[in-house]
Amino acid sequence: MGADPNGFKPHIARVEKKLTGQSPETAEKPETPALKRLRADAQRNRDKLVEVAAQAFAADGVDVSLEDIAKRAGVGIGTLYRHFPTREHLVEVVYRREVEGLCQAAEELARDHPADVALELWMQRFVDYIATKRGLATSLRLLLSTNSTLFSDTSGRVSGAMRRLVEAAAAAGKIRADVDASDVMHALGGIYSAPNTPDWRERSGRLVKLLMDGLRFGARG
Amino acid sequence: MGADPNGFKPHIARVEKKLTGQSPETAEKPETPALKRLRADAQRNRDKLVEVAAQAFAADGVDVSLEDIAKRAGVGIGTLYRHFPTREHLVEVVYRREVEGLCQAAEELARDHPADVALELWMQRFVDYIATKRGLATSLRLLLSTNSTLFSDTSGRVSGAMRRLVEAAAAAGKIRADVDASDVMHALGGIYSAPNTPDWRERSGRLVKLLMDGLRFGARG
DNA sequence: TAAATAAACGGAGGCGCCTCCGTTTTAGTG
DNA sequence: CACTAAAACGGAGGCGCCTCCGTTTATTTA
Repeated sequence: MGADPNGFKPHIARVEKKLTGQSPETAEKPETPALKRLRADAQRNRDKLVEVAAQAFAADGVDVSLEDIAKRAGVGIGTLYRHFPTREHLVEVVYRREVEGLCQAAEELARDHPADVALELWMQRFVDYIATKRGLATSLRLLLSTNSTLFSDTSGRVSGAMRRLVEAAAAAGKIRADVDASDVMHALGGIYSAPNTPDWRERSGRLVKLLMDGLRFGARG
Repeated sequence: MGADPNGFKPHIARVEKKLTGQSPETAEKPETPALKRLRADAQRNRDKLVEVAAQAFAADGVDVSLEDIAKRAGVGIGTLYRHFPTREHLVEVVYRREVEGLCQAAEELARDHPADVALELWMQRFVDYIATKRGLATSLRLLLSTNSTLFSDTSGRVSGAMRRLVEAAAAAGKIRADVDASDVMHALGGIYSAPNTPDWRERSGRLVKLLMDGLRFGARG
C-alpha cells in the first residue's frame, strides 16, 4: 500500500451473480459415467486449469488474476470462463478437490500406520491444510455462507474421515475407548478461529500433540 | 443475460480491502465539532456524493458504476475515492444515513400523530425501507457480517426508535400495556426474511395491520 | 479415410476499478 | 487585498473482468 510504483493490488472478490446454482461439480472425474462427457481436449484443459488455480490460490491468494491463471495453464481466458463462469466456481472446485485430497490421505495413512499414529499424522496434515486456508478466510467464509451445499458436503466428508480414524484407533485399543469423534473434531476446530499470531503453526502442532496425549491416556494398549 | 448486445452487467461487489477499520463515519455532519472540519468545497462534494449514491443504489442496485456516481455528482472519480476509499465505505455511509432518516421519522411521527397511529405509520415506513434493501440483500448482508460495529450501531438505533414508539403508545393507553417492544421488533423482523414473492409488499402491509390490531386489542383507551 | 458437424478454443475489445500526480481552490496571514 | 501553504480536485492510464464470435479441433458418419 505504501511504496508501490504503478502497482495494482486487486484485493478483489466477486460475489453476487447467480449463486442460486447448485454445485458446479458432478463432472470432474471422467469416472462418473453420467452427465456429459467432456471432449478430450476440454477435459485436459479443465484439469490443467484446476491444477494451476490450486497452486496459484495457495501461492498468491484467491485474488490472483484469472487471466494469469489462464495464461499459466496455457489456455485462453475464454476457455477459463467457459469452464468456470465465475471466480467462485473455480474456487469452489479447487476447494472441493483439496478436501477430497485430505480425505484420501486419511485412508492412506490408515493403511500405512498404526491407528493412533495415523490419527496424529492426519491431524497434523489437517493443520497444514487449515494453514493454507487462513489467508483466504474472508472469501472462503463468504463462499461457504452463500453455498450451504458446499459447506455441508465438505464438512461431512472431513468429519467422516476423522471419525473413521478415531474409531479405528479406539477399536485397536490405541486410544481410550470413551472418546467421541465429534469432540476431537471440535477441539481441532478451535485452531481455525485462533488468532493469527506468527507462532500459530507451532501452537497448533502442540495442540495436536496434547490432544493425542489425552487420547492415548488410559488406552487399553 | 440473454439478448444483450454488447451489454456489460457488472454484478460486482468488492470485498476484502482493509475492512479492519472502524466505521468511516464520525465526520458527516458539520455539527460534530471534533475530528477535522472539511474544507467547504470538500464537504459540499462529499454531501453531493452521498446524496447521489443513495439515489443510484436505490435505483440501480449497489453495483452501479462508481464512475457514474462521480459523474452524476459532478466530481472526478479521484474525489470520490478520496472520500470513500472503497465501495463499501460509500455503501456504509449511505446505509447509516438511511437508518438515521428512519429514526428521525420516528420522532416526527410521534410529534404529529396519536401514539398508535405514529407507531403504525412508522412500521409501514419500515416496510418501505426494507423493501428497498431486499435487492441489495447479498451485499448488505456481507457488509453487515464483516462489520459488526455497523450492525450493532444500526440495529440498536432502529430498535431504540421502535421501543420509544411502542412505549409511548402503551403509556398513552392506545395499545395494550403488556407488550414488549422487542417482540414487536421480532415480528417485524420476519418480513425481512420472507420469500421474495411479487405480493411481498402487500403481505407485509397486512402483517403490520394485523400486528396493530393485536396491539390495540385490550388497550385502556 | 474424408466429409460433416458439434464442441471447444482464444483473444480482441469494451468496460469498470483504482492510483498517481500535476493543477486548482480554499483558508489563513501580513 | 496579495500571498502562500495546505487541502482538495480530477482525469489519464494501467490493469483486471468478462463477453462475443470467428477459427480450430475432436468426434461421428459415410
